[in-house]
Amino acid sequence: MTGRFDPNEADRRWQARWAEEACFAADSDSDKPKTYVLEMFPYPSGRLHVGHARNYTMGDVLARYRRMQGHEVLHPMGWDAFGMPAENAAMERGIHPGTWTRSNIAAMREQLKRLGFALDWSRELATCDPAYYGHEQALFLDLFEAGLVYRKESEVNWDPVDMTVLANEQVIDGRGWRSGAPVERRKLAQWFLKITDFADDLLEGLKTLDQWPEKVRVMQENWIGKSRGLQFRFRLTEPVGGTEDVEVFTTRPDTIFGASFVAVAADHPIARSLAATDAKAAEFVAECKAGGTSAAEIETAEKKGYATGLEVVHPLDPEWRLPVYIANFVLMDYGTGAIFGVPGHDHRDFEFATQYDLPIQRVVAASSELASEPIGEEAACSPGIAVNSRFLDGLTTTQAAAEIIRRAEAAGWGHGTVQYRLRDWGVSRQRYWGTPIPIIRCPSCGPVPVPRDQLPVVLPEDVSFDSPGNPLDRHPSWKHVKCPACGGAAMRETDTFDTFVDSSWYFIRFASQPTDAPFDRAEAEKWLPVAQYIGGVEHAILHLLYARFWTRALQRLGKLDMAEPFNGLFTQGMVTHETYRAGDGSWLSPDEVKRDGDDWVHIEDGHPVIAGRVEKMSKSKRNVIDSDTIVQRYGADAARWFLLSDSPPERDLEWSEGGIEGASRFVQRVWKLANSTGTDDGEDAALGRKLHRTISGVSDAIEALQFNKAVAQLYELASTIEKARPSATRADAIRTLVLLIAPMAPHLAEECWFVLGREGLVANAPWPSFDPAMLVDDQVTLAVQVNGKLRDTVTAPRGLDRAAAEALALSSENVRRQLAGAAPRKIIVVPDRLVNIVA
RNA sequence: GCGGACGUGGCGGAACGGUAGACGCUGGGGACUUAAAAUCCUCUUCCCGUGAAGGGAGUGCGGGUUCAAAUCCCGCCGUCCGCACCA
Repeated sequence: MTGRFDPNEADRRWQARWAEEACFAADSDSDKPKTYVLEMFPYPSGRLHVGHARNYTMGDVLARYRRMQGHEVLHPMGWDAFGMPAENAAMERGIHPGTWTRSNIAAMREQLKRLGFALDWSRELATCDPAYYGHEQALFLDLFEAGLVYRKESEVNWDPVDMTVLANEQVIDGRGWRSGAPVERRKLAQWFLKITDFADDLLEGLKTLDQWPEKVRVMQENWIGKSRGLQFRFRLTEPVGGTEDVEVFTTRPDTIFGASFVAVAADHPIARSLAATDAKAAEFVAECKAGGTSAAEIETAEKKGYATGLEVVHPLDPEWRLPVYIANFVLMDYGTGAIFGVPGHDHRDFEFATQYDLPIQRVVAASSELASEPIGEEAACSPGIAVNSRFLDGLTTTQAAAEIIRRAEAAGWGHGTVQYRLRDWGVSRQRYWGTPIPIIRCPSCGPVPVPRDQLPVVLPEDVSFDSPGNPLDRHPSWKHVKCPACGGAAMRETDTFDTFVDSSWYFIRFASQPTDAPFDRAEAEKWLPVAQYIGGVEHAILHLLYARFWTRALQRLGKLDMAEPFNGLFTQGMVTHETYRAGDGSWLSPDEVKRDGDDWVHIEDGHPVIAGRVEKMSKSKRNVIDSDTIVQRYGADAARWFLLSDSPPERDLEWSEGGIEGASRFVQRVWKLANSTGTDDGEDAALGRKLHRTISGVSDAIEALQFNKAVAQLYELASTIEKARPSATRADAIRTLVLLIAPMAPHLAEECWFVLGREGLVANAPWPSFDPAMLVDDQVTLAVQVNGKLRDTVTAPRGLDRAAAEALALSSENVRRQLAGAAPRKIIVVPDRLVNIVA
C-alpha cells in the first residue's frame, strides 16, 4: 500500500511523459475521424486565474474523451496578444509592450502546462508575432482587392489628452477612462470592413447553428436587426441647399395617415445646410452633438426639436403639409437619418408631439368600432385595424402596410426595403500594439496596398510611450515610404487593426500553418469547422459575429469552402467568489481573511471584516483566485475536478474552499481504491450493473457537456466500489473507474493505471464500452401510489405483467389501509415503474 | 421599454409528465486516537409522532390540464443577463 497520492510529484512526471511522447500533437494526415475542440484563446494578462482554468478544463475533458474514443483531436492553444493593457504597462512602467506581453505568455504557458491540458503545443501561436499578423495583413489585402474594405470619415470618441480614439466601453460618464478628460466626438477617416454585405447571410446562417445556445443566436439576431419597411420621399415645399426631398424609412407604412411631422437628425444634410445660415439651427445642432452617448444619458434625455419652418407635402394628399423639425432623437446612421412622426402609434413621436403640441391622431384601433377612441396617456403601438386612414380603413396592419408599399412603388414615390441595424466594422485603432494596416497613402495615387512581397509590415521596436498619442505616428522614419505605385513620397497608414481582427481567423491558422500562406485550404478543411467552441458569453456578439463574417468573406473569395466556423458553441459561466471589505472600505483578498464563528476577521489585525456579495473575480475587488496557488496546494486534478463538479457548466461557479477540499478527498479515495488489493475471483452482478450504467451515464454526460452530472455519477460508482466485496468484477470496476476519470483527472488516472500494472498510457487507452444488457436489473422497485400519492414501494421481477403488478400493489398493507375496504375505480400501471390506484 | 434565461433543503445543485431532494458542501452523532489531524461509519427538507410504524405539508405565488405536474398551459411576483431613442 502506497501512502497518499502526491500530486506535485505525479503531475510533473506525467506531464513530462505526455510531452515526450507528443501524445497530443494533432496529425492532419491521420485516417481517424477528426475532431477540433477549441477554447477561446486568452489575452496574456500575466496570470491564469481559475476562471480560465474552468474554461480550458471543459475543453480538455472533451478533447481527451474524443481521443479515447479513437478520434484524431486538434486541441490547440495560443495568445490573443495585441491590445491596450500592454501599452498601458508601457506607459506606467516603461516596459516595451512586446517584452511585457512575451513574459506574460511565458508565465501563463507554464501555468497552463501545470494544469495538464492535452494541448498540441506545436501549434501555439501569438497574434503579436509577425509570422501571424503578416498573414493577417495578406488576408486583409485579399478583402481589399475583393472590394470588402473601404475608408470613410466616421465619428469617434476622441480623448484629447491621450490623443487616441476610445471604444464606447472606455468612455465612463463622458470622460476618458485613463485620462479623465471629457471625451470629444471627432470625425476621423477610418478603415471599414463591409460586414453589412453579409448581414442577411449572417442572419440566415444562425438558423443552421442548432448547436449554439439559443441566447447567443437571439443576441446576434437582434444585433443584426433586420427590419422590413417602406423608404419614401416627402417633397419639400421649397428646396433647401439644393435638396428637394426628405427621404425617410418606416416599418409602419400603415400609419402614414397618422403623420404629424417630419424630423431629421442633427447630422442630416438638411440640418447642416440650415445651420450654415440659421444661427439658432446651428446652436441646436451643436447642442445635440454635445449630448453624451451613455445609456443613462440617452434614457433621461428629453425629446427636443427645432422647428425649421420648412414644410413637406404628404405623398398621398397634395394639400396636406407637415412641419419639419431637427430632432435630437433621430439617428443619422440608421435608415435615412430622417423620420415621419406618428405620435398616436410610436412612443418617441408621442413624447415629441406632446412637447411641441402636435396633433395626435388615431389611425390604428383594436377594431373599426373604436376608431374615435382618443389616444390616451401613451402611444398605442400594437397592430390592429386601420382607421381614419381613407382607403386603408378596415385593413389589418399587415395588409395596410403592404397596400401602401404597393401604391408607393406604383406611383414611384417610394419602395419596400429592408434595413439592418448592423453597421460596417471600423477596424482602425490609433494605437501601437496591434497589427499595422498594410496600406500606403499616396498624395497622388490614394490608398495603395503594400506589395505582397513586402509583407509583413512589421511594427518598429524603437518607440516611446512617454508622450500621449500614437507612437507609430510619432516615429521619425517608419511611416515615410515611397509609393509602390508611382514611386513618389508617401505615408504608411499608422493605424493598427482592432484586435478582433486578430481573433477572427486564428482558429483557421491553428488548423493549418504553412509559412508562405495564411493557411492551406485542404488541410484547414480537414479540421474545420470547429466541433466544439467553448468560451465566455461576453463574446456572444462581437467576436463570434466577426469570426463568422471573416469565414464567409473567405468563402466568397474562394479560399475556404465553409460558411460557419463553429459547429457547436458552448458559453460557460464565470467563476465567482465572495468579496471582503475591511472597516475602512478597502477590499481584502481571500488570503487575508479567516472565519471566526459566523463572522470574518482580518488575519493581520483581527479586525472584523464585512463579507460582501459573491461576484465575478476581478482585480479591483481582490477576489481573484490564481490557478497556480490552487495547483500547488491541491494538485491539478483536484482543481480540475472541482471546477467541473459543483455547478452546471453554463452557470456561474462559486469558488469555495470546502468544494476544492472535497475534490481533493475524492482524488485520494480513487488512489486508495487503485491500491487496494483483494482476490480477483467471483462475480458481483449488482456492481457490474452499476459499472455499466455509469459508463453509459458518464459518456452521455460528457457528450452533453454536463460535467457536473458525470462527476456525480463517478462519486456514486466510487462509493459503490468501496462498499463492494473483493471480486473480479470489483477489480474490473476499479480499472474502468480509472479510465472514466481520465478526462477529468488525467494525472491521477495515469498514476493509478501504472500501479494497476496496465500497459501504456491512459491518454492512449480506449474509452470503456458498456453492455446494454447490463443496464437493466432483474428486480425493479415499483412505486405504489393511491390517487397519485406514494404509499409504498414493492420489489418485483422486471417485466411483471399488468395484472400481477396490480395484484401486488393491492396486497400492500398501506394501500389497503388507504382504500379502507373501498374498491379501486381505476388502476394505472406503468410497467416496471409504478402502479397508481385511483380510489 | 424590448429580448432572453432562471426561481427546488442551510448552500451548490439532481430529477424521459411517473418514488422530489441524486451527488457535493456545511452541520449533528459515532468509531479509530493519549490527543489532534487524516480516515471511516451514520444522520441531515419541514411539521405531528419519545422512537418506530405511520401521517401531514412541500419545488416563488394563484389558477388549469392529467390517474399523476418541479416538469405542460394561463395569469401574477421576483432575480439575473443582453440590447437600448434602430423609426
